[in-house]
Amino acid sequence: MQQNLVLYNTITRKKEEFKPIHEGYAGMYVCGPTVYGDPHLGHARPSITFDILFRYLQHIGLKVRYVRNITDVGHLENDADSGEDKIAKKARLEQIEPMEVVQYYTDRYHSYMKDLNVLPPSIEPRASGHIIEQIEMIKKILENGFAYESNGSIYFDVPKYSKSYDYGKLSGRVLDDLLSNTRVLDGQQEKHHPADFALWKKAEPQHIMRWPSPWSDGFPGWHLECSAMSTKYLGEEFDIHGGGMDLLFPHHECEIAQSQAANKKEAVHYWVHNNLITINGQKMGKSLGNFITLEEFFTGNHELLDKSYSPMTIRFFILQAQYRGTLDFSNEALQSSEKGLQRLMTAYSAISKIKPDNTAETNTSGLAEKCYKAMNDDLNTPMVISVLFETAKLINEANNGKQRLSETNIAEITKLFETFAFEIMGLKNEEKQNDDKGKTDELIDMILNVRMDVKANKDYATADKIRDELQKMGVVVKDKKDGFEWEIQ
RNA sequence: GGUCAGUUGGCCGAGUGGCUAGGCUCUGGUCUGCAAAACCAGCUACGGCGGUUCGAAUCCGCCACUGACCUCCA
Repeated sequence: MQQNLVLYNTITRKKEEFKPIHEGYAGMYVCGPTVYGDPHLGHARPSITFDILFRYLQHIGLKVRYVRNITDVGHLENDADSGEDKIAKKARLEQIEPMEVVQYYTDRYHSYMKDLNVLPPSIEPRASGHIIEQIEMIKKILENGFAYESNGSIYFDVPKYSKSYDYGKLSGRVLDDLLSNTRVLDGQQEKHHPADFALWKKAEPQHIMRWPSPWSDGFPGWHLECSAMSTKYLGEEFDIHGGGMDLLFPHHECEIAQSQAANKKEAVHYWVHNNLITINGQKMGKSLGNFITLEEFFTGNHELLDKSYSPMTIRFFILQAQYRGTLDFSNEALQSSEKGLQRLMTAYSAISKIKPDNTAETNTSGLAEKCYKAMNDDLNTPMVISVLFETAKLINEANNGKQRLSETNIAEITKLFETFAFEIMGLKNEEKQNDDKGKTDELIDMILNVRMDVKANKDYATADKIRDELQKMGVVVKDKKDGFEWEIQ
């Protein structure tokens, strides 16, 4: 099936049809987490956004190599290059090895991603495992004359690069403006120009994360890992580079410059950036301290949360907004998502109850077309969801006798849910069950059967008591015409 | 200050120049011993002012406001 996917390319500021470099294949690199803290709602957005892209590219028949890095070195804590490595600082505070911190948070990140039904990437490289590649890249940049050594550190020569290439083309920045707007930072005297950035930084004696290099014992600059690892696993030119909008400058701008300076090629064909999640209209971010971790969402253990929210609620909430728009967090919005998702899932399970009527002339084939059209238009998941709701309505109407659906209709509807809700959008039915489920089911059924007998004798006091007690244990009873249904909340 | 987004009904969020996305809330109803759940129905919004057009939320201009980036951040 041929689908023409159109993606918004940040660098051209236009929607462009996606044409892979190698027909039938797609290479995608996405900036992953810096593992020095628990992932928060903001981290869930790019993970889910690019999970959708990953899933969709595969769905339309491409073989995808998806690389998402783990940043475990190189991000400096404070004022640019003189700052201390974030992970080193955290490690010192907690009196453990830096790699222990990295391992701990990496494991937790993986666990939360799994909860969110985010597929693991094809390759998940760590910066610390690619020091050699980064040193080699620095050498190439030095050879090509776009970097210089200063007191054991290597800096990228932005003014020189600007003479041959357009530094700032991704973020729309002009070098002269950068000059006038750059803060005076410690260690700035090592640089020839304020806009220059570190490729390799000599370690101060107190730094515990350090590696040998031709220039000094130190650590790689903050932007280099992505350039080095994307080149290694996807080649000097590849299809898609993704990440959050806040990485546009300086991170991605620097990546472009580094790759260009090292390989003399424009590395990335499509730049895709997800927008941020806001809280009270403001960015949810670490520096602002206004973030809520995924664990807090899942447990409800945060003062701003009215209740806990399941992973699928979070996923659905994120998918209800197009990835390039901001998305404002609120309890109301999340509860709305929770109910909406439940409604879709209820409708999906009600498909099996429809009695087929093969004289029906309802047209359901257009629904999938609408979904494909929406997905092809820069991953318009809110539109896909609205089609699913439309379908849910159809299902319910069929079960209420207001609509007739043929076997073909039912097959198409079933496939629609399976393809778009589950396969592409990665939603799943969250059933709270455990290993003893079978026994629990039997017990609850037994109790409720007793309640039916009591009700038949019009002993409503006892019937209500049973229902109330079950309710307290989290079992919601729903009386039906000829019996009952229940679910565990 | 520079760069870039955005401003849609009570809330969240799509959107094509003309055919009222969708969800949640709310109200009414079906069902029910009652209730809950489920389902059905109703609720016609597009920041302000101009302009283009037979017609604009959708195109253009101006203004106002909000946010992001310019320092680590998804």
